[in-house]
Amino acid sequence: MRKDSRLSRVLHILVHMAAIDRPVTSEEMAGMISTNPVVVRRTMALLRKAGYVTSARGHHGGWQLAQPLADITLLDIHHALGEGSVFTIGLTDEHSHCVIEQAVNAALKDVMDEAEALMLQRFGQITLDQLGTDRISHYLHKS
Amino acid sequence: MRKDSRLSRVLHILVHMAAIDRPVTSEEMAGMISTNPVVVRRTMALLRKAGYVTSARGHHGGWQLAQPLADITLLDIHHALGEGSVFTIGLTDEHSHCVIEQAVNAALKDVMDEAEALMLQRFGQITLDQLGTDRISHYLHKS
DNA sequence: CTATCATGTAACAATAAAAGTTACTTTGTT
DNA sequence: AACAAAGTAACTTTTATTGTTACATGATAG
Repeated sequence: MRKDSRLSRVLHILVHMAAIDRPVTSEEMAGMISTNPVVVRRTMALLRKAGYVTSARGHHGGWQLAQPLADITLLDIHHALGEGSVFTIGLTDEHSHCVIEQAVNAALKDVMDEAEALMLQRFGQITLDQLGTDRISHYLHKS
Repeated sequence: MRKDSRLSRVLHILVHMAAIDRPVTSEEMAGMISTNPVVVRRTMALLRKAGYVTSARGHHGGWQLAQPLADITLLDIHHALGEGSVFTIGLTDEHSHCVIEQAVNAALKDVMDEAEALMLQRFGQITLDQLGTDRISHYLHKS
């Protein structure tokens, strides 16, 4: 199944950005994740719309963090990237009058909603600065 | 993101099958989920391989349950359909030497693994017979 | 002022896996 | 022997991310 790796990639970029004290170009970022500057701009534009980064054109232009990493959670970035469902499992929609289809879909939806809620809650607890050096000790103490 | 609706569809079929006391053809099943007999056979073949249904060719052939619905969980069917990840969120694999990518991926993987474990555990608690009439009361008592 | 650098954006191709389709073979029953 | 059904191979369609090309827009340096 096709995967959406934008979250993984953009987090990678953001953590790098925090360590660079100047605007970073799409070209540089593309190098960080082995892709094309246009792909980078497309994704970064979503983060700019949500207020997490700024961009500037022209000489010495590029992208900069608008907030410290400690103020941004994985959930924030996940939301900034869009709405789509988190699961590859889809529900059918063709016989909504059929009680069996309704029961099947309701059961699957219940479980998936619960799992998604847990996932998003965890994402909301992790700030981007924790993706630096202290991640290991953080997880050693999580339970 | 493209969704895999095989689980939803095949559950729908299985519950219908339990109410029909004779072999059901791929043609009939295709009608239940508005698709093609070949698509049905492809998916049902995975369930047969796992032992949940049997098939017979020729006159009065078709598919039959090999076990009562009460003995089969959503997790059983999920596993029978294959291995693929449950999430549309993918991890990048291009710079495995980069500690930042490692940290990002590890954090995402931790959370996704936990959510998937919860989901599969819930799937394991729901048997297919519960997708009939008693589903509502079942969920009223779940917590 | 103008050359250059960088973003902004439109338009299109590549990709991948499920889903859909066609055509044919094999097997079992009437 | 005729027929009904699964088995299966090969191909097309679908759909969203990803990749790519091309060009417009805007900002800065000199």
